[in-house]
Amino acid sequence: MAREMVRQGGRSARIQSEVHRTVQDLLKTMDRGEITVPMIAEKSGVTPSTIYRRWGDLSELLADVAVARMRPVADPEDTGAMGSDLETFILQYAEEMSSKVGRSMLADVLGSMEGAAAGRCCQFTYDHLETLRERALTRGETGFDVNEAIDSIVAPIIYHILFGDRELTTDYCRSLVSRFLEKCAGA
Amino acid sequence: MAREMVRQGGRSARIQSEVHRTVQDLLKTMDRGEITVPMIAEKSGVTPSTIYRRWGDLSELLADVAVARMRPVADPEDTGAMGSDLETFILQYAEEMSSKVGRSMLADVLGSMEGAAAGRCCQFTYDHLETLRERALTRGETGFDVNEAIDSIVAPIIYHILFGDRELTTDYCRSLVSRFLEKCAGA
DNA sequence: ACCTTAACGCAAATTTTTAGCGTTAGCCGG
DNA sequence: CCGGCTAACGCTAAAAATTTGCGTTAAGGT
Repeated sequence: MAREMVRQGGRSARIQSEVHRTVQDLLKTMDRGEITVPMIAEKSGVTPSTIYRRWGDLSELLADVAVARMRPVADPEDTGAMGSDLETFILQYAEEMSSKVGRSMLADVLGSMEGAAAGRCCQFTYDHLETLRERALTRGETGFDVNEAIDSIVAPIIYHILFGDRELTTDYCRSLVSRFLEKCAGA
Repeated sequence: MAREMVRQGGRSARIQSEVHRTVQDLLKTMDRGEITVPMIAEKSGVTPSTIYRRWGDLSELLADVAVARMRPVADPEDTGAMGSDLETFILQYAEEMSSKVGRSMLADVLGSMEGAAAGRCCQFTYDHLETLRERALTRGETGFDVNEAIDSIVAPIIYHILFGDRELTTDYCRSLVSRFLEKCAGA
């Protein structure tokens, strides 16, 4: 009976969605460094203390919102072949992540040490790639190693976005994908 | 005369080093989330307002300290051959970055949007690799492409540290290096 | 319908951050 | 070596954010 009860319906859920929506609205208007908890509280009609008690601090709240935004709503597009599936997905991924909101989400997710926000978020990517792999196998294609795809394609993209050391062009992303596919075929 | 004068000697420099040293001391003792500006101010004997005026906010200060700590004091060790040079450097790099203080520094550096802290920090890595490359060429070895080394070796390591999705074993790092070297030889 | 208690709102207390203003001390030309 | 100029600092008060105590509301189970 007296188990740990995490309420998920009714008022609590409504407040969560109110706050999340407010944060997303604010992120469109202003820079992340200018957003404050009292500001979110007023716009969403929720008391500041509630936000502090529930999320701890601003960075945790932002990370929570970012993870929610990154959570995919659908499987990656099926283009009929593994190569084009992978390229389509990666190009869209790079596009989203390198955008202003994408970089903001990345920073928020990585900025929270508590609650494995980063872990959950990269799990989304893993799952998508796993979906592409299974789809390829179903078609009778050779498939690919998801972990190696992350190392060869995803990791460099994220690295350059985070450190801003290189321009992330479409051609570059495409070359990462094609070189990975060649390596798969060769092995 | 009335040029932008950024004073670098005397009092200003002393305060900077005092604050930096205090932050580093605090980071050994406590978690980053518990450190506050007033706390640093008291321990270092500097007024809070000075810290705020000079660094803006806590995350900028932490990023500044992190970059200073990451700044290498010496060139990577010369082991006599490119392969072992690269492996030695990468293993040490992975060791440092995956440690508690390393992850903390990464988070701090990536958490600051202003002043390209992230850029400067990844430049260190680039320079080290460039040093290894030139050293190899001097020896008469084939050398390697620094950008590709970052994509193939450094990026995956950083990715897994940041997202915590996989254990970063020595064997894994070694395999990244050896596969990169094989790829170089084959091309 | 009732009970238990997680989660909220309110408001006071505390802490952190900002801003005004006078003072100290680098750096420069003479 | 001697001022003059001003970047950078210290101090203090005001503003803003965060924490905390306590009463109230409303999920979820019996």
